[in-house]
Amino acid sequence: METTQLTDQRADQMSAAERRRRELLEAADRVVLRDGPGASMNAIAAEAGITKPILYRHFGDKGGLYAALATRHTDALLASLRAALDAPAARRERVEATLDTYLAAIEARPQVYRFLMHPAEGSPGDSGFDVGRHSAPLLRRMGEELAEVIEERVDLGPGSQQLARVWGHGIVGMMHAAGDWWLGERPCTRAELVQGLADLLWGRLAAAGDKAGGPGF
Amino acid sequence: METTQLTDQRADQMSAAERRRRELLEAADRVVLRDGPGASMNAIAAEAGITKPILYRHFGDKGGLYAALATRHTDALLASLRAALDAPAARRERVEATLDTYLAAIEARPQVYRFLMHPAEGSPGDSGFDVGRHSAPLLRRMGEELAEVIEERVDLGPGSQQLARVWGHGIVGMMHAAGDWWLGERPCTRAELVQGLADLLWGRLAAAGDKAGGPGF
DNA sequence: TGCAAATGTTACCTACGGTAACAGGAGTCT
DNA sequence: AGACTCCTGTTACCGTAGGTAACATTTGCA
Repeated sequence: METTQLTDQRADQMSAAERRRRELLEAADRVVLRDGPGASMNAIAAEAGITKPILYRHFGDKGGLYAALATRHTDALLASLRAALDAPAARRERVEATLDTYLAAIEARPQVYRFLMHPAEGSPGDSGFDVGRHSAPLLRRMGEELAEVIEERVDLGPGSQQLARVWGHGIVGMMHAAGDWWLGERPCTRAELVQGLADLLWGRLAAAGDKAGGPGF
Repeated sequence: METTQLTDQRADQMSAAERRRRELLEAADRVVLRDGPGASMNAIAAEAGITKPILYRHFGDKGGLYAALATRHTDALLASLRAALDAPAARRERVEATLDTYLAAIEARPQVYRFLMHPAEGSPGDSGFDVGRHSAPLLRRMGEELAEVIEERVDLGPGSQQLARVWGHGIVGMMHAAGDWWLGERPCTRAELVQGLADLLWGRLAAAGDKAGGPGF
Protein backbone atom coordinates (compact mmCIF):
# COMPACT_ATOMS: atom_id res chain seq x y z
CA MET A 1 0.00 0.00 0.00
CA GLU A 2 1.45 3.31 -1.00
CA THR A 3 -0.97 5.66 0.59
CA THR A 4 1.58 8.29 1.40
CA GLN A 5 -0.75 11.17 0.83
CA LEU A 6 -0.34 13.44 3.77
CA THR A 7 -2.74 16.24 4.20
CA ASP A 8 -0.86 19.28 5.31
CA GLN A 9 2.23 18.70 7.37
CA ARG A 10 5.62 18.13 5.85
CA ALA A 11 6.41 14.46 5.90
CA ASP A 12 10.16 14.84 5.86
CA GLN A 13 10.17 16.65 9.16
CA MET A 14 7.98 14.27 11.04
CA SER A 15 9.36 11.63 13.26
CA ALA A 16 8.72 8.07 12.25
CA ALA A 17 6.33 7.71 15.14
CA GLU A 18 4.32 10.70 14.03
CA ARG A 19 4.18 9.49 10.50
CA ARG A 20 3.07 6.09 11.67
CA ARG A 21 0.43 7.65 13.85
CA ARG A 22 -0.82 9.59 10.91
CA GLU A 23 -1.00 6.54 8.72
CA LEU A 24 -2.96 4.74 11.39
CA LEU A 25 -5.32 7.66 11.72
CA GLU A 26 -5.96 7.68 8.00
CA ALA A 27 -6.64 3.99 7.98
CA ALA A 28 -9.01 4.45 10.91
CA ASP A 29 -10.66 7.24 9.00
CA ARG A 30 -11.28 5.02 6.01
CA VAL A 31 -12.78 2.28 8.15
CA VAL A 32 -14.96 4.61 10.16
CA LEU A 33 -16.24 6.24 7.00
CA ARG A 34 -16.94 2.84 5.47
CA ASP A 35 -18.31 0.90 8.43
CA GLY A 36 -19.88 3.68 10.41
CA PRO A 37 -19.10 4.85 13.92
CA GLY A 38 -19.26 1.32 15.28
CA ALA A 39 -16.10 0.24 13.54
CA SER A 40 -14.13 -2.19 15.65
CA MET A 41 -10.52 -1.89 16.61
CA ASN A 42 -9.83 -5.14 14.83
CA ALA A 43 -11.25 -3.80 11.61
CA ILE A 44 -9.21 -0.63 11.89
CA ALA A 45 -6.08 -2.59 12.62
CA ALA A 46 -6.75 -4.85 9.66
CA GLU A 47 -7.24 -1.86 7.38
CA ALA A 48 -3.94 -0.46 8.58
CA GLY A 49 -2.32 -3.81 7.91
CA ILE A 50 -1.36 -4.43 11.50
CA THR A 51 -2.92 -5.78 14.67
CA LYS A 52 -4.67 -4.36 17.66
CA PRO A 53 -1.94 -3.85 20.24
CA ILE A 54 -0.20 -1.36 18.01
CA LEU A 55 -3.30 0.78 17.93
CA TYR A 56 -3.46 0.64 21.69
CA ARG A 57 0.18 1.63 22.03
CA HIS A 58 -0.44 4.65 19.86
CA PHE A 59 -3.78 5.83 21.12
CA GLY A 60 -4.21 4.29 24.54
CA ASP A 61 -7.75 3.11 24.06
CA LYS A 62 -10.61 3.41 21.64
CA GLY A 63 -11.59 6.72 23.11
CA GLY A 64 -8.13 8.05 22.38
CA LEU A 65 -8.25 6.94 18.80
CA TYR A 66 -11.70 8.36 18.27
CA ALA A 67 -10.73 11.58 19.97
CA ALA A 68 -7.71 11.95 17.72
CA LEU A 69 -9.88 11.20 14.74
CA ALA A 70 -12.54 13.63 15.81
CA THR A 71 -10.05 16.39 16.49
CA ARG A 72 -8.88 16.40 12.90
CA HIS A 73 -12.35 16.82 11.51
CA THR A 74 -13.58 19.25 14.10
CA ASP A 75 -10.57 21.48 13.61
CA ALA A 76 -11.14 21.53 9.90
CA LEU A 77 -14.82 22.32 10.27
CA LEU A 78 -14.21 24.99 12.86
CA ALA A 79 -11.67 26.66 10.65
CA SER A 80 -14.08 27.01 7.76
CA LEU A 81 -16.84 28.18 10.06
CA ARG A 82 -14.57 30.80 11.53
CA ALA A 83 -13.80 32.07 8.08
CA ALA A 84 -17.48 32.54 7.29
CA LEU A 85 -18.12 34.02 10.69
CA ASP A 86 -15.36 36.59 10.57
CA ALA A 87 -15.95 37.74 7.05
CA PRO A 88 -16.27 41.50 6.58
CA ALA A 89 -19.91 41.51 5.58
CA ALA A 90 -23.27 42.49 6.94
CA ARG A 91 -24.50 40.45 9.83
CA ARG A 92 -27.25 38.65 8.03
CA GLU A 93 -24.89 37.69 5.25
CA ARG A 94 -22.40 36.34 7.74
CA VAL A 95 -25.11 34.34 9.46
CA GLU A 96 -26.31 32.88 6.20
CA ALA A 97 -22.79 32.10 5.06
CA THR A 98 -22.02 30.34 8.30
CA LEU A 99 -25.20 28.30 8.22
CA ASP A 100 -24.53 27.36 4.64
CA THR A 101 -20.94 26.43 5.36
CA TYR A 102 -21.99 24.11 8.12
CA LEU A 103 -24.80 22.53 6.14
CA ALA A 104 -22.62 22.13 3.08
CA ALA A 105 -20.04 20.36 5.21
CA ILE A 106 -22.45 17.85 6.67
CA GLU A 107 -24.06 17.39 3.29
CA ALA A 108 -20.76 16.73 1.57
CA ARG A 109 -19.54 14.20 4.11
CA PRO A 110 -22.44 12.77 6.06
CA GLN A 111 -20.35 9.87 7.26
CA VAL A 112 -17.93 12.21 8.95
CA TYR A 113 -20.81 14.11 10.39
CA ARG A 114 -22.46 10.99 11.74
CA PHE A 115 -19.21 9.96 13.30
CA LEU A 116 -18.70 13.28 14.98
CA MET A 117 -22.25 13.78 16.18
CA HIS A 118 -23.57 10.27 16.69
CA PRO A 119 -20.71 8.15 17.90
CA ALA A 120 -21.59 4.54 18.34
CA GLU A 121 -21.62 3.63 21.99
CA GLY A 122 -21.23 0.21 20.48
CA SER A 123 -19.98 -1.22 23.73
CA PRO A 124 -22.15 0.08 26.53
CA GLY A 125 -20.09 -1.55 29.21
CA ASP A 126 -16.90 0.02 28.08
CA SER A 127 -14.62 1.96 30.30
CA GLY A 128 -14.91 5.55 29.34
CA PHE A 129 -16.33 5.92 25.89
CA ASP A 130 -19.01 8.49 26.28
CA VAL A 131 -20.81 10.59 23.78
CA GLY A 132 -20.16 13.61 25.88
CA ARG A 133 -16.51 13.25 25.18
CA HIS A 134 -16.85 13.61 21.44
CA SER A 135 -20.01 15.11 20.13
CA ALA A 136 -20.39 17.56 22.95
CA PRO A 137 -16.94 19.01 22.43
CA LEU A 138 -17.71 19.90 18.85
CA LEU A 139 -21.02 21.51 19.71
CA ARG A 140 -19.54 23.21 22.74
CA ARG A 141 -16.59 24.51 20.80
CA MET A 142 -18.82 25.84 18.08
CA GLY A 143 -21.06 27.45 20.67
CA GLU A 144 -18.19 29.13 22.47
CA GLU A 145 -16.69 30.24 19.21
CA LEU A 146 -19.92 31.79 18.09
CA ALA A 147 -20.41 33.38 21.49
CA GLU A 148 -17.07 35.10 21.17
CA VAL A 149 -17.93 36.50 17.78
CA ILE A 150 -21.29 37.71 18.99
CA GLU A 151 -19.91 39.33 22.07
CA GLU A 152 -17.21 40.89 19.96
CA ARG A 153 -19.28 42.31 17.19
CA VAL A 154 -22.81 42.78 18.48
CA ASP A 155 -23.85 45.43 20.94
CA LEU A 156 -26.00 43.71 23.52
CA GLY A 157 -25.86 46.12 26.39
CA PRO A 158 -25.40 44.99 29.99
CA GLY A 159 -24.91 41.31 30.63
CA SER A 160 -23.71 40.95 27.09
CA GLN A 161 -21.15 38.26 27.75
CA GLN A 162 -23.59 35.91 29.35
CA LEU A 163 -26.25 36.59 26.79
CA ALA A 164 -23.78 36.04 23.99
CA ARG A 165 -22.96 32.60 25.33
CA VAL A 166 -26.62 31.69 25.65
CA TRP A 167 -27.15 32.75 22.08
CA GLY A 168 -24.00 31.09 20.85
CA HIS A 169 -24.98 27.71 22.19
CA GLY A 170 -28.59 28.19 21.25
CA ILE A 171 -27.88 29.12 17.66
CA VAL A 172 -25.41 26.30 17.26
CA GLY A 173 -27.98 23.88 18.60
CA MET A 174 -30.57 25.23 16.24
CA MET A 175 -28.22 24.77 13.32
CA HIS A 176 -27.25 21.32 14.43
CA ALA A 177 -30.75 19.98 15.05
CA ALA A 178 -32.17 21.46 11.89
CA GLY A 179 -29.22 20.13 9.94
CA ASP A 180 -29.59 16.68 11.40
CA TRP A 181 -33.25 16.56 10.56
CA TRP A 182 -32.67 17.99 7.11
CA LEU A 183 -29.90 15.53 6.35
CA GLY A 184 -32.19 12.66 7.18
CA GLU A 185 -35.30 13.74 5.33
CA ARG A 186 -34.11 16.22 2.75
CA PRO A 187 -37.40 18.06 2.76
CA CYS A 188 -36.03 21.09 0.97
CA THR A 189 -32.96 22.54 -0.62
CA ARG A 190 -30.04 23.76 1.40
CA ALA A 191 -30.68 27.34 0.44
CA GLU A 192 -34.27 27.13 1.58
CA LEU A 193 -33.19 25.75 4.90
CA VAL A 194 -30.64 28.52 5.32
CA GLN A 195 -33.25 31.12 4.53
CA GLY A 196 -35.74 29.59 6.93
CA LEU A 197 -33.30 29.53 9.80
CA ALA A 198 -32.02 33.01 9.11
CA ASP A 199 -35.60 34.26 9.01
CA LEU A 200 -36.20 32.62 12.36
CA LEU A 201 -33.17 34.34 13.83
CA TRP A 202 -34.32 37.59 12.32
CA GLY A 203 -37.45 37.62 14.38
CA ARG A 204 -39.97 36.48 11.86
CA LEU A 205 -41.56 34.34 14.53
CA ALA A 206 -42.34 37.44 16.55
CA ALA A 207 -43.45 39.42 13.54
CA ALA A 208 -45.86 36.85 12.13
CA GLY A 209 -49.49 37.24 12.94
CA ASP A 210 -51.78 34.74 14.60
CA LYS A 211 -53.52 32.41 12.27
CA ALA A 212 -57.18 33.12 11.78
CA GLY A 213 -59.57 30.58 13.23
CA GLY A 214 -57.06 29.14 15.61
CA PRO A 215 -58.21 26.41 17.96
CA GLY A 216 -60.13 27.69 20.92
CA PHE A 217 -58.80 31.17 20.88
CA MET B 1 -48.62 -18.11 16.00
CA GLU B 2 -50.09 -14.93 17.31
CA THR B 3 -53.61 -15.23 18.62
CA THR B 4 -56.01 -12.78 20.11
CA GLN B 5 -56.58 -14.78 23.21
CA LEU B 6 -54.87 -12.20 25.35
CA THR B 7 -56.65 -9.21 23.98
CA ASP B 8 -60.11 -10.56 24.57
CA GLN B 9 -59.69 -10.11 28.29
CA ARG B 10 -61.63 -7.27 29.75
CA ALA B 11 -60.10 -3.96 28.87
CA ASP B 12 -60.24 -2.74 32.43
CA GLN B 13 -57.83 -5.44 33.49
CA MET B 14 -54.31 -5.78 32.32
CA SER B 15 -53.26 -9.19 31.17
CA ALA B 16 -50.59 -10.94 33.16
CA ALA B 17 -48.14 -10.41 30.33
CA GLU B 18 -48.75 -6.69 30.31
CA ARG B 19 -48.40 -6.44 34.04
CA ARG B 20 -45.20 -8.41 33.91
CA ARG B 21 -43.90 -6.20 31.16
CA ARG B 22 -44.66 -3.18 33.25
CA GLU B 23 -42.82 -4.59 36.22
CA LEU B 24 -39.82 -5.31 34.06
CA LEU B 25 -39.89 -1.82 32.67
CA GLU B 26 -39.94 -0.33 36.11
CA ALA B 27 -37.02 -2.45 37.22
CA ALA B 28 -35.15 -1.42 34.09
CA ASP B 29 -35.96 2.16 34.88
CA ARG B 30 -34.44 1.90 38.34
CA VAL B 31 -31.27 0.34 37.00
CA VAL B 32 -30.86 2.79 34.15
CA LEU B 33 -31.38 5.72 36.45
CA ARG B 34 -28.87 4.29 38.89
CA ASP B 35 -26.19 2.97 36.54
CA GLY B 36 -26.60 5.31 33.62
CA PRO B 37 -27.42 4.51 30.01
CA GLY B 38 -24.79 1.77 29.89
CA ALA B 39 -26.70 -0.52 32.21
CA SER B 40 -26.35 -4.13 31.16
CA MET B 41 -29.13 -6.56 30.48
CA ASN B 42 -27.81 -8.78 33.22
CA ALA B 43 -28.05 -5.97 35.73
CA ILE B 44 -31.57 -5.15 34.67
CA ALA B 45 -32.60 -8.78 34.86
CA ALA B 46 -31.06 -9.08 38.31
CA GLU B 47 -32.92 -6.00 39.49
CA ALA B 48 -36.14 -7.50 38.20
CA GLY B 49 -35.33 -10.72 40.02
CA ILE B 50 -35.18 -12.82 36.87
CA THR B 51 -32.69 -13.68 34.15
CA LYS B 52 -31.81 -12.38 30.74
CA PRO B 53 -33.85 -14.55 28.36
CA ILE B 54 -37.06 -13.27 29.86
CA LEU B 55 -36.09 -9.75 29.02
CA TYR B 56 -35.36 -10.84 25.49
CA ARG B 57 -38.66 -12.61 25.17
CA HIS B 58 -40.45 -9.48 26.26
CA PHE B 59 -38.52 -6.83 24.41
CA GLY B 60 -36.72 -8.58 21.61
CA ASP B 61 -33.36 -6.99 22.14
CA LYS B 62 -31.72 -4.26 24.10
CA GLY B 63 -32.87 -1.67 21.64
CA GLY B 64 -36.44 -2.76 22.18
CA LEU B 65 -36.18 -2.46 25.90
CA TYR B 66 -34.57 0.94 25.70
CA ALA B 67 -37.14 2.08 23.20
CA ALA B 68 -39.96 1.02 25.48
CA LEU B 69 -38.26 2.73 28.37
CA ALA B 70 -37.64 5.89 26.42
CA THR B 71 -41.21 6.00 25.17
CA ARG B 72 -42.58 6.27 28.68
CA HIS B 73 -40.43 9.24 29.62
CA THR B 74 -40.74 10.83 26.25
CA ASP B 75 -44.49 10.65 26.34
CA ALA B 76 -44.57 12.20 29.79
CA LEU B 77 -42.30 15.07 28.80
CA LEU B 78 -44.14 15.65 25.56
CA ALA B 79 -47.43 15.81 27.38
CA SER B 80 -46.27 18.56 29.70
CA LEU B 81 -44.68 20.42 26.82
CA ARG B 82 -47.87 20.21 24.85
CA ALA B 83 -49.76 21.66 27.75
CA ALA B 84 -47.48 24.68 27.86
CA LEU B 85 -47.52 24.96 24.10
CA ASP B 86 -51.27 24.86 23.72
CA ALA B 87 -52.11 27.18 26.56
CA PRO B 88 -54.46 30.05 25.70
CA ALA B 89 -51.92 32.82 26.15
CA ALA B 90 -49.94 35.25 24.08
CA ARG B 91 -47.29 33.70 21.89
CA ARG B 92 -44.32 34.96 23.80
CA GLU B 93 -45.75 33.69 27.04
CA ARG B 94 -46.35 30.30 25.53
CA VAL B 95 -42.80 30.20 24.23
CA GLU B 96 -41.38 31.13 27.59
CA ALA B 97 -43.58 28.64 29.39
CA THR B 98 -42.52 25.86 27.05
CA LEU B 99 -38.84 26.66 27.39
CA ASP B 100 -39.19 26.78 31.13
CA THR B 101 -41.09 23.52 31.25
CA TYR B 102 -38.40 21.77 29.31
CA LEU B 103 -35.56 23.24 31.31
CA ALA B 104 -37.28 22.50 34.59
CA ALA B 105 -37.71 18.90 33.51
CA ILE B 106 -34.08 18.33 32.63
CA GLU B 107 -33.04 20.17 35.74
CA ALA B 108 -35.22 18.04 37.97
CA ARG B 109 -34.16 14.69 36.52
CA PRO B 110 -30.83 14.94 34.75
CA GLN B 111 -30.45 11.17 34.79
CA VAL B 112 -33.59 10.71 32.77
CA TYR B 113 -32.47 13.46 30.49
CA ARG B 114 -29.11 11.85 29.83
CA PHE B 115 -30.76 8.56 29.10
CA LEU B 116 -33.23 10.04 26.68
CA MET B 117 -30.73 12.13 24.81
CA HIS B 118 -28.06 9.50 24.54
CA PRO B 119 -29.95 6.24 24.10
CA ALA B 120 -27.60 3.32 23.63
CA GLU B 121 -28.65 2.40 20.15
CA GLY B 122 -25.40 0.56 19.68
CA SER B 123 -26.31 -2.46 17.66
CA PRO B 124 -23.43 -4.72 16.71
CA GLY B 125 -23.04 -4.84 13.00
CA ASP B 126 -25.28 -1.93 12.39
CA SER B 127 -23.35 -0.76 9.34
CA GLY B 128 -25.21 2.43 8.92
CA PHE B 129 -27.88 4.42 10.60
CA ASP B 130 -31.32 3.39 11.60
CA VAL B 131 -31.73 6.55 13.57
CA GLY B 132 -35.30 7.69 13.51
CA ARG B 133 -36.45 4.22 12.60
CA HIS B 134 -37.08 2.36 15.80
CA SER B 135 -36.56 4.73 18.68
CA ALA B 136 -37.63 8.02 17.16
CA PRO B 137 -35.40 10.23 19.24
CA LEU B 138 -36.97 12.65 21.58
CA LEU B 139 -35.61 15.61 19.66
CA ARG B 140 -37.31 14.57 16.47
CA ARG B 141 -40.65 14.08 18.14
CA MET B 142 -40.41 17.40 19.90
CA GLY B 143 -39.48 19.06 16.65
CA GLU B 144 -42.43 17.59 14.80
CA GLU B 145 -44.76 18.42 17.63
CA LEU B 146 -43.63 22.01 17.73
CA ALA B 147 -43.88 22.24 13.97
CA GLU B 148 -47.50 21.21 14.14
CA VAL B 149 -48.31 23.85 16.69
CA ILE B 150 -46.51 26.51 14.71
CA GLU B 151 -48.19 25.58 11.49
CA GLU B 152 -51.50 25.51 13.29
CA ARG B 153 -51.32 28.79 15.11
CA VAL B 154 -48.91 31.04 13.29
CA ASP B 155 -49.61 32.66 9.97
CA LEU B 156 -46.52 32.13 7.85
CA GLY B 157 -47.87 32.68 4.40
CA PRO B 158 -46.93 30.39 1.48
CA GLY B 159 -44.73 27.43 2.20
CA SER B 160 -45.85 27.57 5.78
CA GLN B 161 -45.79 23.86 6.40
CA GLN B 162 -42.21 23.43 5.39
CA LEU B 163 -41.09 26.54 7.18
CA ALA B 164 -42.89 25.43 10.32
CA ARG B 165 -40.97 22.19 10.33
CA VAL B 166 -37.67 23.96 9.85
CA TRP B 167 -38.49 26.22 12.74
CA GLY B 168 -39.81 23.41 14.87
CA HIS B 169 -36.64 21.40 14.64
CA GLY B 170 -34.49 24.49 14.85
CA ILE B 171 -36.13 25.84 17.97
CA VAL B 172 -36.09 22.47 19.64
CA GLY B 173 -32.41 22.15 18.85
CA MET B 174 -31.75 25.59 20.25
CA MET B 175 -33.57 24.71 23.43
CA HIS B 176 -31.79 21.40 23.71
CA ALA B 177 -28.27 22.66 23.12
CA ALA B 178 -28.67 25.66 25.36
CA GLY B 179 -30.20 23.45 28.02
CA ASP B 180 -27.41 20.93 27.78
CA TRP B 181 -24.78 23.61 28.11
CA TRP B 182 -26.66 25.30 30.92
CA LEU B 183 -27.13 22.06 32.81
CA GLY B 184 -23.41 21.46 32.70
CA GLU B 185 -22.14 24.89 33.63
CA ARG B 186 -25.03 26.56 35.37
CA PRO B 187 -23.87 29.99 34.29
CA CYS B 188 -27.15 31.66 35.12
CA THR B 189 -30.58 31.06 36.52
CA ARG B 190 -33.22 29.21 34.62
CA ALA B 191 -35.31 32.32 34.24
CA GLU B 192 -32.40 34.24 32.77
CA LEU B 193 -31.79 31.49 30.27
CA VAL B 194 -35.44 31.45 29.28
CA GLN B 195 -35.40 35.21 28.80
CA GLY B 196 -32.21 35.06 26.74
CA LEU B 197 -33.56 32.41 24.42
CA ALA B 198 -36.92 34.08 24.06
CA ASP B 199 -35.16 37.33 23.25
CA LEU B 200 -33.17 35.53 20.60
CA LEU B 201 -36.33 34.13 19.06
CA TRP B 202 -37.89 37.55 19.23
CA GLY B 203 -35.35 38.99 16.86
CA ARG B 204 -33.13 40.79 19.26
CA LEU B 205 -30.16 39.56 17.27
CA ALA B 206 -31.39 41.41 14.22
CA ALA B 207 -32.35 44.47 16.21
CA ALA B 208 -29.09 44.91 18.05
CA GLY B 209 -26.59 47.36 16.65
CA ASP B 210 -23.03 46.70 15.61
CA LYS B 211 -20.52 47.11 18.33
CA ALA B 212 -18.38 50.21 18.07
CA GLY B 213 -14.73 49.60 17.29
CA GLY B 214 -15.26 46.14 15.95
CA PRO B 215 -12.31 44.35 14.42
CA GLY B 216 -11.48 45.57 10.97
CA PHE B 217 -14.89 46.87 10.13
C1' DT C 1 -56.76 -35.50 33.02
C1' DG C 2 -54.25 -33.76 29.48
C1' DC C 3 -52.16 -30.30 26.67
C1' DA C 4 -50.38 -26.02 25.11
C1' DA C 5 -48.61 -21.75 26.36
C1' DA C 6 -46.15 -18.85 29.19
C1' DT C 7 -42.47 -18.51 32.61
C1' DG C 8 -38.31 -19.62 34.28
C1' DT C 9 -33.60 -21.67 34.33
C1' DT C 10 -28.50 -23.03 33.03
C1' DA C 11 -25.16 -23.08 29.78
C1' DC C 12 -23.31 -21.53 25.86
C1' DC C 13 -22.00 -18.74 21.60
C1' DT C 14 -19.94 -14.65 19.25
C1' DA C 15 -17.83 -10.28 19.26
C1' DC C 16 -15.58 -6.60 21.27
C1' DG C 17 -12.24 -3.80 24.12
C1' DG C 18 -8.15 -4.38 26.25
C1' DT C 19 -3.70 -6.62 27.87
C1' DA C 20 0.13 -9.78 28.72
C1' DA C 21 4.14 -12.03 26.86
C1' DC C 22 7.13 -12.77 23.57
C1' DA C 23 10.05 -12.09 18.88
C1' DG C 24 12.78 -9.49 15.86
C1' DG C 25 15.25 -5.15 13.92
C1' DA C 26 17.76 -0.70 14.12
C1' DG C 27 20.53 2.23 16.32
C1' DT C 28 24.03 3.13 20.24
C1' DC C 29 27.26 3.09 23.84
C1' DT C 30 31.52 0.67 25.90
C1' DA D 1 31.83 -7.45 18.50
C1' DG D 2 28.58 -7.69 22.10
C1' DA D 3 25.08 -6.03 25.06
C1' DC D 4 21.59 -2.69 25.89
C1' DT D 5 17.57 -0.19 24.67
C1' DC D 6 13.68 1.31 21.97
C1' DC D 7 10.29 0.54 18.64
C1' DT D 8 7.45 -2.43 15.89
C1' DG D 9 5.11 -6.35 15.38
C1' DT D 10 3.07 -10.77 16.69
C1' DT D 11 -0.03 -14.59 19.13
C1' DA D 12 -2.75 -15.69 22.70
C1' DC D 13 -5.51 -14.64 26.20
C1' DC D 14 -9.01 -12.31 29.67
C1' DG D 15 -13.45 -10.21 31.09
C1' DT D 16 -17.72 -8.62 29.86
C1' DA D 17 -21.26 -7.59 26.90
C1' DG D 18 -25.45 -8.95 23.86
C1' DG D 19 -27.97 -12.70 22.35
C1' DT D 20 -29.66 -17.67 21.93
C1' DA D 21 -30.55 -22.77 22.41
C1' DA D 22 -32.24 -26.31 25.17
C1' DC D 23 -34.40 -27.79 28.92
C1' DA D 24 -37.55 -27.48 33.29
C1' DT D 25 -41.52 -25.62 35.51
C1' DT D 26 -45.79 -23.47 36.44
C1' DT D 27 -50.30 -21.88 34.82
C1' DG D 28 -54.80 -21.76 32.40
C1' DC D 29 -58.25 -24.07 30.40
C1' DA D 30 -60.79 -27.56 27.10
